[in-house]
Amino acid sequence: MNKPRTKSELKRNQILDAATVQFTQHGYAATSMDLIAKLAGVSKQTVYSHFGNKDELFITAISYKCELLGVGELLPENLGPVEPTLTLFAQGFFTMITSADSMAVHRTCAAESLAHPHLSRLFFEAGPLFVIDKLANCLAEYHRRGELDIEDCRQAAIQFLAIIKGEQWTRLEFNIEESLSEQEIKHYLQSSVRLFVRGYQSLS
Amino acid sequence: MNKPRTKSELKRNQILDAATVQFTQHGYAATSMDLIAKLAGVSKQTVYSHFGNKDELFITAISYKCELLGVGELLPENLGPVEPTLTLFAQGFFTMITSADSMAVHRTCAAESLAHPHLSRLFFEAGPLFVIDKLANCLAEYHRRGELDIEDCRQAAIQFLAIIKGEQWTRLEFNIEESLSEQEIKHYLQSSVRLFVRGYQSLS
DNA sequence: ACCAAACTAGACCGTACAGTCCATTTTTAC
DNA sequence: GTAAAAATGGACTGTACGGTCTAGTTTGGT
Repeated sequence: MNKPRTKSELKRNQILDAATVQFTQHGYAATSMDLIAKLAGVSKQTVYSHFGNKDELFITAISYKCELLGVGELLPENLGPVEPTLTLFAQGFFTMITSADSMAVHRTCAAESLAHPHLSRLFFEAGPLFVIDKLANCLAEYHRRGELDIEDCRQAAIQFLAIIKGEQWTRLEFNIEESLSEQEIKHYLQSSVRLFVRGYQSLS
Repeated sequence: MNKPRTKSELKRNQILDAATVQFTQHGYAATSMDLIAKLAGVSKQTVYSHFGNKDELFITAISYKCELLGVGELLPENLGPVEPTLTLFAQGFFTMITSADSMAVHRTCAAESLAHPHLSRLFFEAGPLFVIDKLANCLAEYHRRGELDIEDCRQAAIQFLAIIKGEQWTRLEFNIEESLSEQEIKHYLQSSVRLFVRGYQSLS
């Protein structure tokens, strides 16, 4: 959130903050405009003058959050040796997608994907699609170098990312109490990178 | 649904049917008890005498649906050669998890996982966990035969299933208009099985 | 200092919905 | 056939919420 130069903008930001938290935490239906106004320390009318209605506020809030979550620099500019590089990436990616924030937004977008397809598409493009492309490029580079033998890099990227999500992510999605230990996760990620590299290694 | 011997049981089933459809189709919050009663061709009071309140009806309906969706016989008793067998399984599994019904239940359970953790656990166990175990056993058999070299079969099963879900499933989850073509999907599944088999092939 | 724009508190409207009540009718069981 | 159990429908309660309105107050630019 940058530069609230006027008090009005400040309030706008407060509203957006409160809305983002509520919507991602409790979903669309379970979040009331009254509560948002209260939490933002602002009158209800102010909420409505900044954002015309609940839908608009919802879309603005989630879009904003999607931006914030934008996958940062998960892949280095200069790629090192395959396995360690992919392992590092896998760990970063996994940490990101299993973060509380990321899970909350994902959950909300998926839940509202029927009522707000525009929104879920937004998330889909800013998240999955974006990282797929990024990884695909990286894999293409390894292919060029002859370190991996990949026919369809985009497909391979999808496969890689899907494996990394694995079971733990699903556990979080379903809010299952018991999650895997740090140890198990690390082991899983390593094993997964190995599987991927072996599956696509150059036969030469 | 079996043997509605009495008219009362019949009504109960009608209610359950209507509830299941509504809850999976529109989620918990967006489904009203009045509508369920109407669709079931039954008075509201009858709904409440069969199921004490909305929550109870919800849980009963979704549990029932989970049962119905229980992964059937996706894996043959007598395992054939690795790659064709896994390919066939992959196709069956993919078809199942991307079915409208399965998606609807998944969506609803995930959306309600915070408010109804008991329910999402139910789905998680009847679905993902169940099929993971089944596939793990199958992979163990291949390992025993020396056709695959798998250290941790459960992990490998998770990896396999995760890959198969891939991108298309996520597209459906987010209700993205454009989905992959039949052709692309088939190609993806084949490529994925190949990746898996190569990644775990015996080196002997 | 002044004026327009923005904010405030809170009342208010309409609607939707979970859940209850009740007087009447239908179904089931003996 | 009869009495208890279950179902009906529709009225009703209470509540929550999205959204509007109003009358008065604060803020910000000039």
